[in-house]
Amino acid sequence: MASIKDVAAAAGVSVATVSRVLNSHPSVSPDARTRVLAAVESLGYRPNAVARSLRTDQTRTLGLVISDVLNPYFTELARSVEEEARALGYSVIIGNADERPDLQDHHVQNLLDRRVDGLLVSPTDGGSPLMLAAARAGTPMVFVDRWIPGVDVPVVRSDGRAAIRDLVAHLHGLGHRRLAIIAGPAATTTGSERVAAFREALAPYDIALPDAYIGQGDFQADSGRRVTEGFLDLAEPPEVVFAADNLMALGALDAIRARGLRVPDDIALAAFDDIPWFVHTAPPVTAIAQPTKELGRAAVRALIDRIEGRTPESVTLPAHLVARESCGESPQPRQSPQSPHPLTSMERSPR
Amino acid sequence: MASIKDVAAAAGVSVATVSRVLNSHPSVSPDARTRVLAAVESLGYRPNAVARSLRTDQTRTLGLVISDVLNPYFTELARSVEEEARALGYSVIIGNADERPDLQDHHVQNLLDRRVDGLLVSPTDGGSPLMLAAARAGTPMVFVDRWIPGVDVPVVRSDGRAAIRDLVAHLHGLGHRRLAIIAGPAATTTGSERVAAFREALAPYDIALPDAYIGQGDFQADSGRRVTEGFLDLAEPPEVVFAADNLMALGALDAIRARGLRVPDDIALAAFDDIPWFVHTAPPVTAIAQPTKELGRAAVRALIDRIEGRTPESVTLPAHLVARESCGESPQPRQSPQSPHPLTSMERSPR
DNA sequence: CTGAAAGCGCTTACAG
DNA sequence: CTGAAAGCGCTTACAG
Repeated sequence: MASIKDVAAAAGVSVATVSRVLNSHPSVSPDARTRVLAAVESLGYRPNAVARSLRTDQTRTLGLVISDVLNPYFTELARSVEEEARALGYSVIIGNADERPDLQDHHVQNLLDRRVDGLLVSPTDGGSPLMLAAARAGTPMVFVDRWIPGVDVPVVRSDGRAAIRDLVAHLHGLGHRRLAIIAGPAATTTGSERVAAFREALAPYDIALPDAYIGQGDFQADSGRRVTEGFLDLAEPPEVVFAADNLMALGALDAIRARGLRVPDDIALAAFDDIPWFVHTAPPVTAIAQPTKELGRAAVRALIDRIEGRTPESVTLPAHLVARESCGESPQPRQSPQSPHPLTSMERSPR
Repeated sequence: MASIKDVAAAAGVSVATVSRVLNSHPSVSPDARTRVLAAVESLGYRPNAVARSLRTDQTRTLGLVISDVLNPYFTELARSVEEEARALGYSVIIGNADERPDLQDHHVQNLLDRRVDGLLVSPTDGGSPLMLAAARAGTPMVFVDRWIPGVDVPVVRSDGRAAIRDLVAHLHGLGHRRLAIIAGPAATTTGSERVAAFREALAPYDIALPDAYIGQGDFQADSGRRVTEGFLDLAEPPEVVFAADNLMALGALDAIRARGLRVPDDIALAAFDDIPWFVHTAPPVTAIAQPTKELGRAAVRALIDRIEGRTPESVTLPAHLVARESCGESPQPRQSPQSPHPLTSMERSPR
């Protein structure tokens, strides 16, 4: 593979001059520029990004550690992140934690070793020492979706509280009184917050959330399956199951179907995170939609602000309820399939 | 951030010795090793992967260029690739082409500039000059899922021919005679092969595949929507639509639902690529399942073989039909939700 | 077993 | 405008 030396030799200039034309440094004679460009062309030369990174101490790369690639929500987030990063001149390397703290740490370490310019992470737990150390050491970092309390890092996320209130009102209006939740890990913010918000939303209706109706999941499908089976085995099973993410909702559907039961007649189902397939399930699933694309964009902008020395603020965008048929009688006209994910307006809150 | 020099100073040895203990070189005295390890520990030192890569001319990184991250098939493939690569000591950087040749080239170039040790690609078109040049220049490369004819690069893919024959038999058995296909881009192998296999499978039944029943899609949801609308507008619409991937099947469902029609009564639907949601759609979708995990694993092994100087063979694994209810009366007992993706035995064919 | 030195491919003050 | 030189953080023959 041709190096800068080869180009310099072919163009009859020094490597310094080659480097200057490659970096559009102004002081290069038109003649030299022309000859360098010709040499670059004929040799098919491409600067070695590894060498450049070593020298400039920047990789123009962002690390993104997501909780689970198989979760369409994170997949959409990752796509949005890459898109925005590319537009701003950065590449992104994705690490999939698969909801495992050890795998998360593996990727954080790997990304740090590769000297990414900054880290976007949606933590799978309450805070690995490694990540805390990185944050303290000044590694540019931004949390997306989930965050770690007490760490001074901007957070870009969606607030589901209002949407969960809307969901509970919807459920109550349909006559449901025994409501259960499949929670994510308590060590994650989204895991504990969604339970808290659910409980708070139930209070005005004088509905309690007994322990038996809080199933401990891990945001993956298997746990949704397992927890739902437990609910169905109860002497008094819940009338509604609210899955704290779409994969656990998938697991719940599996469990319900395996027993030969039907949604919503035998048991109703709602989920956090809306995905295109929810329009086509039997029945269509009532879900809380996040402005995923916007979250990805905002997270990248915040991280790059941080990298480039500015001071980003945290961003919180609202989520909203999309009522379909999985909790009872069709409550609204059929959703247009063209816009299963209507974006809401954006809200910013100071960090 | 501490460098190897800091460690050497702290341990009272030369950087060469530090490097040796870091790379477990045998000739280091126990004493030196102990002191170096202590210094590494206390400084929280981590070798700079960028510098190491520059020096050793290897990054221990694989590039994976997939056609579309939003497609669960590719997402599952990517996960399997990363898993296997990690097990073999490699990292992977994913580039999402979003079915766009220009984006694909952007990522290939980016990955090459970063000096990945090898490239795994599922090409979105018939062959970008860039990729052909890279292959010719000797960049270790392996095609997954889709490939480019005439390029001497191993291919790891699934052969859907037999499964498509099974599908057609299934459809014919249910009484369907007017069969249409939503094809992928003709410039992709999976785009053209699936049409060819479908046509061949129809021949024994004396069923033709008229142009009006071949809709040109691009493997993304919108195109499935558009093509299906076209089919439904026909004077004689097809009785069955076979979508060449799961996203176009999603689009087809959108279009069918938007017209207030029902599957399979008004029109039947089948798809290439099985995904967990197909079990829960209304009705469950008959699909052709690929051994996705195995494909990812085999692709990584082939690429690493190539990188490490061995000579990998192409691998072709069989796909298989999973008949559900979207083409007519339930043809078999309900699938167990525990195993929506049963793996078939593995077949290897010489390259 | 150990260290001094060269060198990977770049960029960038510095001097001219 | 241009080039020689230093240096980024490593690894690895080479000599001892």
